[in-house]
Amino acid sequence: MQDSHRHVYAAIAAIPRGRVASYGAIAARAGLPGRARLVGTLLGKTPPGMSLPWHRVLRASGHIALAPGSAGYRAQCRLLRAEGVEVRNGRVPLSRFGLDADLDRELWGLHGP
DNA sequence: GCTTTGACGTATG
DNA sequence: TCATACGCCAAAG
Repeated sequence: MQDSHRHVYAAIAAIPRGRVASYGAIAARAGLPGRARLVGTLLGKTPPGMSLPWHRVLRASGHIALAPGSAGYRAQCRLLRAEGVEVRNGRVPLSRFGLDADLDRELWGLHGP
């Protein structure tokens, strides 16, 4: 297991219940700015048995990244709604459920570089 | 090792 | 809002 992987998993695990974050935000928090794809790659190959709030990770647009109609897609919708996140047409209004810079700082202790 | 793939993001029209 | 183009780069084959 690489360090960078652990940082990514840690960043995902830190997303509070009822909120969501984008792949890019997770990558940045993991010290890998511009590598959103890596986050997706890792999530798709998450070791079985490892519990992560993977469903709280969305595209920057607020859309669910998985293929609409797929099993994973439906699971993600269900899990998000189960914790009070509004999902409409495969999309979550980030204006209300997304982590903004302030909350980011509060949660992850970011006080600047 | 080289090539392809991909749960992404930003810019542009 | 939708589409297309390009950058990104670790994994998988």
